[in-house]
Amino acid sequence: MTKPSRSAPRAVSGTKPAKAKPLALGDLTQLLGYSIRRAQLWIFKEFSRQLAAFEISPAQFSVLCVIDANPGVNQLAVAQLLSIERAGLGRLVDHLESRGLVRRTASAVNRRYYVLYLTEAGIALLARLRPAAAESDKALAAKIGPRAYKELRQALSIFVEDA
Amino acid sequence: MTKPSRSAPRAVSGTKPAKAKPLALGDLTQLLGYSIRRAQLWIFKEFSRQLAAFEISPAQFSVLCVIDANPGVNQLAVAQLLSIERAGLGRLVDHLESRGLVRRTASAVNRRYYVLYLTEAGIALLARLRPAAAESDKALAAKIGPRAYKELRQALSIFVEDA
DNA sequence: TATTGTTATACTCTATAACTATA
DNA sequence: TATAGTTATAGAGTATAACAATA
Repeated sequence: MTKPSRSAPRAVSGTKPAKAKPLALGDLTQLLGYSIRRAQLWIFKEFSRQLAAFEISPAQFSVLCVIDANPGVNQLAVAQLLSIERAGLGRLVDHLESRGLVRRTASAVNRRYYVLYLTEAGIALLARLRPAAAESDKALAAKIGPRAYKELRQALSIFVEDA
Repeated sequence: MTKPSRSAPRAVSGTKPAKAKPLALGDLTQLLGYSIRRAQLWIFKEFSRQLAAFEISPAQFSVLCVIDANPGVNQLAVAQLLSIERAGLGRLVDHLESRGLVRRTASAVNRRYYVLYLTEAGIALLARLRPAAAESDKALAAKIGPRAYKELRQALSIFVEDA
């Protein structure tokens, strides 16, 4: 596809966007799924802004949290808990290990297992990430209002509990 | 990184996952942002399941909806309305055009503009997509309950209105 | 000089299958 | 035979910059 050609036929619209022609989202406004999608994009942007200095993605943060809450957990369990493919999680842990945040140890009991711990550096970093993550969630609460925040927390908890 | 080696030192855990050691998400359960992320993943999966027969992604569906609601809209306006990069939207429209769902016409007024319309096939397909999309949103309503559904619709509408 | 759209590139995610080593 | 982890691969989405055509 190249640029619009001179042989343009009977097209009428596309004139001045400055005019009073507000665009409509159509059926999308009726779908909660679309609102949640847009909310999620906003949240990731806000999260990344808050944690930009640490170079930690939302997914990396979630893995650090789970290892912190379950010292000695194995990779597959983390992947299932977070609904991440185990192959993808392996690479994610690779990266965290190369940054010295996570320690991978072979299980003494079952040698198919890796056993994951946070390093001292990982624990220290997570201590700094936590308030930043809480800040980004506060920004979300400010955006939607405290009552809606509480309602949503309760309504959407089922998506993380049946993991 | 290879497999755990024989020289595994003093690792203790990672034994029998069948035992009663429920994994914890840690701080993640406190973050609404994480719940919304998980909810959004669930929704995309459900949407893809409902619309599998049509081979239409959520993003493609959203573009069809916007063109339908705004015949003669130009690409940049669609991109801004949906918060998609214009380069990415160009490829997306390429695909819809190659499937005969969207017609690209050069604007007679401003030749920098493309002017987008649904073709007859596009209109016909969208008529079949709409109930399927509504179905997937109903599945979401069933999952979280009708009251929460209404509350969320209102609380999250701000993310689509200030587009 | 600014704007619409395209192209190219790169990077991240995701999904899948095949492979190993262990059980 | 099944499981934990890795590797390789391909596809989608995203972000960026550079470019042509037009205003």
